Amino acid sequence: MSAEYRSPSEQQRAEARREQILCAAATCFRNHGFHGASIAQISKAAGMSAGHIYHYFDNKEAIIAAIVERDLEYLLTLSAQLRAARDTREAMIEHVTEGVRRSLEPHDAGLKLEVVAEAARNPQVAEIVREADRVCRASLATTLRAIRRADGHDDHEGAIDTMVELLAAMFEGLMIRGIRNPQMDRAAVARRFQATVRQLLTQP
Amino acid sequence: MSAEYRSPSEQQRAEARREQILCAAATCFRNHGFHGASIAQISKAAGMSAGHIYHYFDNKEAIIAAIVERDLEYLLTLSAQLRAARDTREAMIEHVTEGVRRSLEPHDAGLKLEVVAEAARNPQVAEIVREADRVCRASLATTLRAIRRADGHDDHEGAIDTMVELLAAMFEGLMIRGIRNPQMDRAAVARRFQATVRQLLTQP
DNA sequence: GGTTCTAGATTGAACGATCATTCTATGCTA
DNA sequence: TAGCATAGAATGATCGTTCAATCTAGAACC
Repeated sequence: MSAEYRSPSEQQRAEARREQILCAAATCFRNHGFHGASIAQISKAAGMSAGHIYHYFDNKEAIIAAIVERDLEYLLTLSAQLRAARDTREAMIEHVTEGVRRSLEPHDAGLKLEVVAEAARNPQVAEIVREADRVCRASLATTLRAIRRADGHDDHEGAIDTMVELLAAMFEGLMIRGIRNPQMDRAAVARRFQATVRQLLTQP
Repeated sequence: MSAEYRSPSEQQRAEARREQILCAAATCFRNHGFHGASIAQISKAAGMSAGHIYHYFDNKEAIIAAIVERDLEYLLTLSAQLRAARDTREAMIEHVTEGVRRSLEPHDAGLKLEVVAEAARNPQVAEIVREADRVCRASLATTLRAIRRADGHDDHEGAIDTMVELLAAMFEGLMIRGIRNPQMDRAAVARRFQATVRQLLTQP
C-alpha cells in the first residue's frame, strides 16, 4: 500500500475515529469545561488510549476548533427549509416554538455557552465562531428579506441586519435564561416569543 | 489581642485583601476561564504569595462562589432607580441604550458568560446564580407591574414573569452577540431594542 | 491457500511542567 | 513577646504531550 493511497474503508474508519473523539470531547467539555476536561478523560470516554488521540489531532486546541466547526449546519438548513416553505413568514413564526425548545435544551446550551466563553478569550476559537456566525447571519438575512419583500415592505440594508441581531439575541439569550431560571414557564415564553417575532416581521 | 476580637482597621485590611484577591481572580478568570486560571496566576496578579490566598479562601471554588455573589447589586439598584423616576415607563425605555452598551462591554460579558457556563456544570455555582437571578427577576417584575398598572393594563400573574424573561433573554443574548459579531451596528441595535421594549411595555 | 512482510493503528509508560493545596519558617505589629 | 500576616518551599497528583514497543490487517509472494 503506497503512502499516498487510502482505501475508502480506511478513510471511513479514520473519519469514524475522529468523530468518536469529537463526541467524547464534546461530552467532557460540556461536563467540565474546555480546560477542566483532560485528555485522559476524553480518551477514556472515547474508548482509546490518550496517546492515540494525538494521531488524529495535533493538540487539545485542535479538538476544540474541530468541535466549534461542526455546529454550523443547523441554522443553515433551517433557513433553507423556511425559504422553501409555501408561506415563509408563517413557517418562521410557526418554527419559533421549536427554536425556543432547542435553546432551552441544556445539552446543547451548555456546550454552546462554553464555546462562546472560550471565544471571548481565545482568538483562534473566536475567528472560527465569528466566521460561522457571519454565514448564519447572511442566511437568516436572506430569509428575512424574502419575507419582508413578499409583504411589500422595502427595508434598507441595515434594517434587516438589525432584525437578525435582535432575533439572534433573543434565542441565544434564551440559552442563558434556561440555565439561570430552569423553572420558567416554557410554553408561555414560547408564545411571547412567537408574538414578538410576528410583530418584528409584520411591522411597517 | 484575643482570638475573637478584631480591630476595625484589621477588619478593613482583611476585607481589602479579600477584595484584592477577588479583583485579581476576576481578571484571570476572564482571560483564561475558571479552570484555565491557576492559583499561581491569581496570586501574582493580586501581588501576594499563592499560599496566602488560602488564608482568605478555603479553595479555588470558594473564590468562584464569592465572585458570583458580588455581581447581584447592579440590576437591583437600576430597578429601584427606575421606579423612583417620574415616568417609570419612559425612564426604562430611555435606559435601554445604556443597557445595550453594558451588555456589549466585552469586559463584563466575558466574565458573566464564564459564570453561566460554569453554572451549567457546577451545582454549587448554579445555586448561587439561580438565587441571584430570582432576586433580580422579582425586582424587575415589580417595576414592570408598576409600569403596566400606571398605563391601566391588568396583566395576569404569569404575563409579567414572561415579559421579564423576554427582556432578560434579549439583553443577556446581546452579550453573546457582542462576542459572535463584534462589528454589529450598535446604535441601530440599540434603537431596535428600544422600539421592541416600547412595544412590550405598551401592548394591550 | 498459506506464509511472510509491512505499514498504519494502538497502547501505555515516561516526561517535564504545572496544578491546588499544605506546611513550616519568618516578618511584623501591637 | 504573643499572635496574625505572609512568603515560599514542599507535596503528591495530574496535566498535555511524546515515544518506543506491540498489535493487526491486508499486500505480496510462493
